[in-house]
Amino acid sequence: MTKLNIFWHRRDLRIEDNAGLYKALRGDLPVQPLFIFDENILSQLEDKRDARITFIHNEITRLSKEYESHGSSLMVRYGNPVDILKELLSEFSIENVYTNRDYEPYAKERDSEVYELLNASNVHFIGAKDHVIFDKDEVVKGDGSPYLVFSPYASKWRQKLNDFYTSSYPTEKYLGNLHRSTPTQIPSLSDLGFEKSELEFPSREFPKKIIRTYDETRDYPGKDGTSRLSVHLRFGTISIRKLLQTALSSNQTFVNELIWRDFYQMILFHYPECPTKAIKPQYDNIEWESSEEHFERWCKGQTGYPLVDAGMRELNSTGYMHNRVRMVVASFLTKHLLLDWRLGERYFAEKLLDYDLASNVGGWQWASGSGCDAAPYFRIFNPTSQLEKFDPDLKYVKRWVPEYGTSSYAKPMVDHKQARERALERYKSGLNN
DNA sequence: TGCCCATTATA
DNA sequence: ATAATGGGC
Repeated sequence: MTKLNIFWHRRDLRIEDNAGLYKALRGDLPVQPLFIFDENILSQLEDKRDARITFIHNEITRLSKEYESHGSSLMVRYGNPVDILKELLSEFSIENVYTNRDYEPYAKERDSEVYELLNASNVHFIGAKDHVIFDKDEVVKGDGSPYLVFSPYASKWRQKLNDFYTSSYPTEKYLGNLHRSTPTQIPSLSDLGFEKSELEFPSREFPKKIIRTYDETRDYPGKDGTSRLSVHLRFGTISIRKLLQTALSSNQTFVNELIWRDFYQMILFHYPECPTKAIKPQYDNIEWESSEEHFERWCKGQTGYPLVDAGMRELNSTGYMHNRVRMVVASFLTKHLLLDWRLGERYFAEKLLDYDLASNVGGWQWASGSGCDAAPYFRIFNPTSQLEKFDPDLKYVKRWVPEYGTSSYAKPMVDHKQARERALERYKSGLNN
């Protein structure tokens, strides 16, 4: 049997500038690429038209063709990764399995089981950093503990950055080391138990003009002022290093957003409990409301606050929401409605195409006040003045809430002033316990 | 990437 | 009358 190394793609669905793939290709055995549709993840998804599965399926099909054009093939399986790897160990003579690290709690758990399995067969399991610029303990305080405040983290991050960290891995030079294998079958969407989604996916091309003026346009949801690359960062269909190269030479505010992304990945790595527990523990003493009706009105975009409703409707119909509006709807849920941030986090998890556990939990804990470098509890967005500031010509609102301004538009479900006072009071008493 | 409101300045 | 400022939440 031919000896092989495996490269296992997970959230890095590209060949170009792929750190782990590069490492594998520099080894001394032919590299067989692998992707596994993870049954443990897929079985948790309720919507059979989940657009993310269509997205991944499209990208796997593209990636597979790309490997074929280099005389190799992408092996695609469906099941529990540990079981699949067990099967592969008996089918092939595998020396090493390479992959890119994933910092989510489920992924860490899965990978430690995989490690045990491979180790028992004397197969090395070799991880690489690909998803972020700095991971784990690369950017920490002087005493080795993780930063909890963004701005000192960001300044350390910038200090540490050099050409090495922004350089691309030239995988294209080593594609001759791919295993010469024949094309294999890709499971269809229906094999996976899903249907095709008709949602549109943003382009993976860097919108250079938008990135150049990002600091001026990013806050206006009515403008085409953000890169729309988040889904590609989530699934690794673009390289963070290439994007950072572009950002560094064109817009520092955009660079900052990439640092926020590293920051939240780092926080999730060090605080794996943060998806369900407040990072500032006293915030878990706040007594949340429990109105299902209120939650449902928020979900559907029927709160009677046009900017909130526009955001939720954009989310529901496109799988995307402008980030300024994410902050506004999150503030509204946690402050005006006093509903637990975890409800909002879970709803975003269902709906967002670019859903990423680390950034989403980070953002929700920030909005609720419980997180790192968070908005203090008394920072309560006024949804009306946010509208006046950031969508003054109502371009965004008119697009998503066409009935705004007519008698058929919902009356505000809560009074801003009263809701604000109630939130201040409730937060204060929770935090003093 | 906060809002509100009282106070003060300016006219 | 209205804008600027600053402290408190």
